[in-house]
Amino acid sequence: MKRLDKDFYRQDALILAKALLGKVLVHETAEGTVKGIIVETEAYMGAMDAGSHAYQNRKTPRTKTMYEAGGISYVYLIYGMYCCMNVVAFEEGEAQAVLLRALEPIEGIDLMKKRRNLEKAKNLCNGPGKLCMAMDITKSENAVDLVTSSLYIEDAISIQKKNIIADRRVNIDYAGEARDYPWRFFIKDNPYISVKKQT
DNA sequence: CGGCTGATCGTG
DNA sequence: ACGATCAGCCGA
Repeated sequence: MKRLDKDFYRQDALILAKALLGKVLVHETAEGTVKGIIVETEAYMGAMDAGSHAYQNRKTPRTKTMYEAGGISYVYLIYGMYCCMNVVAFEEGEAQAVLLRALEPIEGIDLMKKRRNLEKAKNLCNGPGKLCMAMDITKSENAVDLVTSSLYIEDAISIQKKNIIADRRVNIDYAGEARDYPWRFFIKDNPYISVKKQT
């Protein structure tokens, strides 16, 4: 399968978040290659989004990568011990990104189990921190180019609109009315998503 | 099953 | 201080 190209990433994060569902995240490492189908995402819309690290155009060393042109990763440390991976969207200067929240593991599952110290396939990648552990995505994968590096996304199926559920994003209670925006997307009836229902 | 909590540290 | 989280523990 072919890698997604630059043009695919340079669209609005709300479009990209839905378009990424069904595509395959790949990380080639010395230990082996792991792959998972993207089944759950969240869009973060930059300056106008109170849930985003880039709210009100906040520019810091950490958020710098989000302002780059679409097609690179934005990986950051959360709660002092976990990593989350985003795909930077749209054009340079906009700080839009798509958080990858859950994968359906399809290759390198034994390696994922080893990294997660866990047997159950359903729980290997059903959360943003979990999928980073299983895929060995750390801060050294921050700002890497998804078109040229060993961390990338393969083209695959597109999910039909009727099979995409939109819901509130997870754990952004501080974000005022943005807390309720339906900017979390997941594949209907897929058993590998992180949270079944909000509200 | 659902709710609560401690872990742990870079960021601002 | 606190968080775009997780695992383990508790009680039902």
